[in-house]
Amino acid sequence: MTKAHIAADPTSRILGWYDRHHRDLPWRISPPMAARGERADPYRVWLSEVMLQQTTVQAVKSYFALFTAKWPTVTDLAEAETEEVMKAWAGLGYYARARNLKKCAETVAFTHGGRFPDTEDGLKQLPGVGDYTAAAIAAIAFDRQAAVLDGNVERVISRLHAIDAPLPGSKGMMRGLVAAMTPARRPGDFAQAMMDLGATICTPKRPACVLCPLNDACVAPVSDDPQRFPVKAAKKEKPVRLGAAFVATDETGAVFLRKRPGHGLLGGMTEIPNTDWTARQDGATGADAAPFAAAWQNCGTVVHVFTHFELRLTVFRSTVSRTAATGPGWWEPEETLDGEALPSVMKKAIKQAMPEAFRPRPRTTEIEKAHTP
DNA sequence: AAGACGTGGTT
DNA sequence: TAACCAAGTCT
Repeated sequence: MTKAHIAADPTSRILGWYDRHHRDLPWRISPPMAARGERADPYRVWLSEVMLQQTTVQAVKSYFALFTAKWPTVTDLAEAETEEVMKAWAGLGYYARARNLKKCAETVAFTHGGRFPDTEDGLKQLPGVGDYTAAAIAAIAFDRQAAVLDGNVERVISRLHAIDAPLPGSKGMMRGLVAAMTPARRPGDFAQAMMDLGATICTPKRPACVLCPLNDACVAPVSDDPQRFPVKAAKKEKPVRLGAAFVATDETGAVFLRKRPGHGLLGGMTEIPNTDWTARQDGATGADAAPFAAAWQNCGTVVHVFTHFELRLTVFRSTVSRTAATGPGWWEPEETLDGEALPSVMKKAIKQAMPEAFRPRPRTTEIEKAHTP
């Protein structure tokens, strides 16, 4: 048996490619260290995987640095105030992840003695940990031979086999194909290698097939256009929703804020008063929909695109006496606005009404500097 | 099982 | 610029 013949095994080729071309990321252990038996901290693997759900590596980096500095262990996170966690997560999106992150930390810290379950099934019981994340943690942190299937791997596998069946229906079949490739030795490196391959070589547009370690095993480039895969079900049209938002300031520039309900869109996050727009309902768009009477000035409209609808928000501003504000809420000084649990759409609306808000503060810590989403 | 659920970067 | 996309999960 020749060396070339051994190297033709796709799994070995991917691992060899990973040894040479792996990305260095803050939550990873490099292949040489992994070869010496070192493993990534399960807490850091879990935290990074949850942050990376539907989110780019670039966006995650500063949040990961902030979270691990503030809360070095899962018990630290479990003991944190929920509001502090939501503040730290603000801007990352998909806020149910943050709510589940906190619940999961509490479960691990208080009912599992501070240690993550070390099997796929055990991990999948945790809030916010689904098929992908359970497999990823099991493989990367605990050396389990788990089949890790994410968007990157779906792309690689669908091209490798030129799979015409559309996602998400073809997911089960793809998981079987990944399982067949996943080695007993280095399953974590294999999973990360497949994801790196999808992220850097087997990209959605213009894949670099000439540089791919699976080039001569891959069906797509010879029989087909690789960019055609993976085949996905057609997307639905995004409806436009309308609403109004109200920036009330006092004489000092403090802004009146409220807390959103704990579930649903932007659940658990902070907001300025606004009309009741949801995924299925327009809100009123005029000053007559304001939470309390004031001389509201129309500041124009901001457009914000959510996953399943586009929001056009008319923004109003008024300077009022604090006694004018009614209903639950509080006055937040302009200087500390930036540290609040404000989703991007709310920051955008506030900025529309008061461009002076969110200016860089003169005195910031190193961690806060690193954390500028 | 299909829809809810964010955001910012790239093409 | 409008469309598409990025390491999914929950209900």
